[in-house]
Amino acid sequence: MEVRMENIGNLHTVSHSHQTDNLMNSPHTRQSVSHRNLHGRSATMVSSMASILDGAGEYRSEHSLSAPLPPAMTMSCDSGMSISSTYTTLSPLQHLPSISTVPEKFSHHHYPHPHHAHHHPAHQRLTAGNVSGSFTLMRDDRGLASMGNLYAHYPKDISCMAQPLSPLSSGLGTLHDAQQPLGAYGPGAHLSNDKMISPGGFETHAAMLGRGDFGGHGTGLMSTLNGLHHPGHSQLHSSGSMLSERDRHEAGGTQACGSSQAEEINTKEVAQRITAELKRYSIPQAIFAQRILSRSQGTLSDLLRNPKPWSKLKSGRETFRRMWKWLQEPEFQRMSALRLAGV
DNA sequence: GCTAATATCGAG
DNA sequence: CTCGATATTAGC
Repeated sequence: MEVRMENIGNLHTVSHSHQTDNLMNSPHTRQSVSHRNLHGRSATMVSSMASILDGAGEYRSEHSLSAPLPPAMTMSCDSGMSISSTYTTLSPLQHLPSISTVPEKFSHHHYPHPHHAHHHPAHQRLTAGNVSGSFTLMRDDRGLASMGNLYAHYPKDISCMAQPLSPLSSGLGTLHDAQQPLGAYGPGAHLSNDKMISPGGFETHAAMLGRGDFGGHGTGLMSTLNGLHHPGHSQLHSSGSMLSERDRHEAGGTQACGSSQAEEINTKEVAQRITAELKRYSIPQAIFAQRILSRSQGTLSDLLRNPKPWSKLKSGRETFRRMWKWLQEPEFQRMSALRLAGV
């Protein structure tokens, strides 16, 4: 286990140093911390991904997390499919004690999922400890501070914003959220070198940052961010998909708030996003199909190319829900999912 | 030329 | 719907 985690941790590690340290109690944690400086290792990422795919290690962040945490957290972690309903429900509950109570260290709201993201700092901390801390933390450093504020204001609304996909957004709307979101943060700031370096690689960090935090959801946010972004990154996305340009607007009408699954999924959009993500991380359809969807490569290919409208789907909805769910997961979680599925 | 990945398509 | 075989394509 450790090995894997370490890798992961390193990858994400952000340039800045701060809170992360505090959070992590676990031994591993430290390691990651030390490495954090390395941002630029897209390569690393890749390799790690690869290994994951292979199914080499086996730790599943999800489970571990779930145990300790409250229901809300659990669901997010579990990734099971049943969650969906829960999702919605939970959102409201989540705001517990929270942020105010906790000191900055804990408060990093890095959380990937918009839904729970904001609250329970305390838990996070736990999570980190129990699980693997390493990765969990990394993502938050990045821009979330600002986020915190936002969240505070909108306890539950956020969820809505967060959801990138909108059932409605027909087709392409959303695909790219992940991709360019963060450029905004400023490369120089934390990532300094890395990003530039990783042209071919993936903008892993970027992605992480983006989606992890608020990524492409909130329109307002996004726009702001976008404005900031600098030149260097453009390359990053190049590899993946370029649908982006127009997509960004999508946000305007996001409607589905708690849509984890109960709601309709815009199959077209999901298909495109999945396709883009697979490309980005060089994840073969066969692997994804098999591990995440429990389907064959041919099936996935067909679904991605010819997604049927949600309304016309019957049992096939389950498959799309899985894809959708996967899209919503944070980087490390996706990775682990890929890896453990194989196990 | 070989291999891996993806697309296509018939069958259950 | 999904599988599984096969054709096609892309990369080395």
